Amino acid sequence: LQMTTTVEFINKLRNSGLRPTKQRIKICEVLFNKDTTFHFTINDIVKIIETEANEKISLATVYNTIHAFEKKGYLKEIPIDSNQSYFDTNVTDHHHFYDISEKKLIDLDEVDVGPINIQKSIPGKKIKSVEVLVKLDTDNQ
Amino acid sequence: LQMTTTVEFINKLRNSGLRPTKQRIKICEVLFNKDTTFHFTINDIVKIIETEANEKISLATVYNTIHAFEKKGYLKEIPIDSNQSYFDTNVTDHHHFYDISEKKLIDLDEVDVGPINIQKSIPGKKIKSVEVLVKLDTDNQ
DNA sequence: AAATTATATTAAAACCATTCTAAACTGTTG
DNA sequence: CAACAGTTTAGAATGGTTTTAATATAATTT
Repeated sequence: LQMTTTVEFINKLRNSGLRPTKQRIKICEVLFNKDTTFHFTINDIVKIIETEANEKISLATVYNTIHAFEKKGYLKEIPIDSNQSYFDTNVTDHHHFYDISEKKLIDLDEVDVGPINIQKSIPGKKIKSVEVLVKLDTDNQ
Repeated sequence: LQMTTTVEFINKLRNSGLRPTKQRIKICEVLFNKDTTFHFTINDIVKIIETEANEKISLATVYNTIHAFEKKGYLKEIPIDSNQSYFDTNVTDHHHFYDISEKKLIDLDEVDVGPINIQKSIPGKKIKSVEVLVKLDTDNQ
């Protein structure tokens, strides 16, 4: 069970050039005080803070903070063609299932996909990431 | 130079259970009367019709038609984390490079990626699509 | 510790892609 | 041609995201 103290979050924020405000520390606790990584939307975070912690937080603050964390590399946005943005606390290279009907993301280990070797290259460009999105549909058979 | 006559579009539409209206034929001409496939947004199509053809078309009609074509398998939506939907007239199984700095999509043949076998399955769900997104960065070496 | 400055939070408004609505219109069929 | 079902349309509604500008808070200076 990974436990990070408030002091550690404060230091990490400060070292990243982000002022350790009450709201940012709260978001850190929601995002990083877990032993598993997970996927979320902005609204998920607002709900968790307002219901579980019973605290009020502005939607704009959550947007600002999540984007700041993404910029610093503490979060990743997951590309799905959906009307809302999905984020992942797992910032390592990995893949995803996307359940279309339930609108839910499921992690897909690199082992379950196998190695992918891109045989084409673009001059002057280097590969930054290779991500597989497997879309799932209800099996009506 | 691939040329498809209006009559052929009318037949294709009718065979797909879509009435060949003036608007749908126009959209067909914009999308499929080319010898190369391409990527586009809804707004791109509206602009092409209104500027190049100098005709008026309702935004809702373009949405309806593009979605109808997608449902019939004549178009594909491309998953990128963006605030708007990107579509592709290349409906064969293929993948994409995404040039981060230039915000541009480049086709990637299935041959250049190789076969991908997903070793994991979710009960009651079937795989609808497997898409690879390769993000490119400027090579500063 | 107070004053000052820079940065962050907030509610509300604005924004913008997309979807919905309901009335007018058009293609199809008998 | 009449009747029907499907389509287009402008404008309104929706919903996620961003902006605004006033207030609040953290950091820095005195």
